[in-house]
This record gives sequence, structure tokens and C-alpha cells, in this order.
Amino acid sequence: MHPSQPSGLADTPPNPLYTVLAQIPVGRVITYGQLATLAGRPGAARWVGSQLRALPNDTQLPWHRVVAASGKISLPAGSDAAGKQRTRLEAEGIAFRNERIALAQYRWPRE
DNA sequence: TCTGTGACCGCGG
DNA sequence: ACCGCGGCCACAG
Repeated sequence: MHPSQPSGLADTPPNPLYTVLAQIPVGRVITYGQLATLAGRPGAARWVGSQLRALPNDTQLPWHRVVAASGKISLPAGSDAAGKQRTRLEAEGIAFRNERIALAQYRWPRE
């Protein structure tokens, strides 16, 4: 941004999505829909996707713990981003089976 | 403005 | 288990 702007000012409220996402523990995953609900926007799963897409490449947020409700990785199949997500999840002890998360208990509990 | 396009979801059929 | 459909939200043309 331009230096005339008093950097990091709260003229734009923090995205609640990031707050929630930051609290997903290692070895657990959450779905786009659940994340939307927890962020105060039930039904807006697509919005979550667009927010994640906008994350900087070097973000500290655990974006890889967000998966589709079907248990599959939503990033384009074969892309390196998708491979990276799967690798990270497996490193956290999450098992895959035919391109989808194997066990339901890995998922973030329902409300 | 309107339309199309996604890191989506639930409900039916 | 797979599909189509309407609903959802932001963004590019």
C-alpha cells in the first residue's frame, strides 16, 4: 500500500475466517462449509474458497487443513498445491484412501 | 449492469 | 455412489 496510509490500521476489520482457521489443531481437518459457519457466514462455503485462494504463498495459516465435505482435496487435481496439501496432511498423520480422507474422526466436530 | 467462473454444500433422484 | 440444481460469495470482463 501507499506509505501515506497509517500502516495496519483497523479501518478494515480482521477477517474472522483467519481467526477460526488459525485454531484448527494439527491432525484435524475442517470443511469449507463448517469454516464458513464458524466464521459467521453459514452457507458461504464458496466465500471460504476465495479467501483461501487469496492467501499469500508464505502464509502461516494452516490452509491445508481445509478439505471438501466429500473428504477430497478441492485444489485442482495434479497441481503442486494439491500435492503440497496432501503431503502436509499425511505428515500430520492423516491417511488417504482413493483421493479422500480415510477416517471421519480426523474431521472437525460438528456444532 | 450482467455473465461466467471457481480451493463449495445439501438435497433429491 | 454419481449427477443436477439452486444457493452461496467475490471477482474479472
